[in-house]
Amino acid sequence: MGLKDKKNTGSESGTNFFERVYEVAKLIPYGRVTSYGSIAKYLGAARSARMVGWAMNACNGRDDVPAHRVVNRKGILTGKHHFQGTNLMQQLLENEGVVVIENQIQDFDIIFWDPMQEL
DNA sequence: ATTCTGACGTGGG
DNA sequence: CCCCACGCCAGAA
Repeated sequence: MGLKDKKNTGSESGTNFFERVYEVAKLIPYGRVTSYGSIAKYLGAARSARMVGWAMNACNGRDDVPAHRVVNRKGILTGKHHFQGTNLMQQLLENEGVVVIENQIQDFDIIFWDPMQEL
């Protein structure tokens, strides 16, 4: 049986991970937010919370991925610097009714959306 | 191959 | 609440 040239065929992990993150991000309801770790955990990569942020980095250019609804566990807009402009991320959130003060989301525990719990 | 960094999370003090 | 150190995985130089 010759199958040796392709190292993968049953387990794909890499590019798909990014798409996974996008899928979950798109599921985030309007006016709600979630954290990188929660998404990572939902995907089964709880230890790769950083990779979620990295995936968001690749989402730069995609308008179908609401990356502005994804913040860190403290509810701070850690990645606002990666958006266009200086406060674009905050603008988008406030546009949805999310109150943001000093890069800190107010009532974060209330508007928090956990994919593990909601899905 | 190695090294460093990064949109994070957790635990201890 | 704050600060510090470690782990973690993927990609770039």
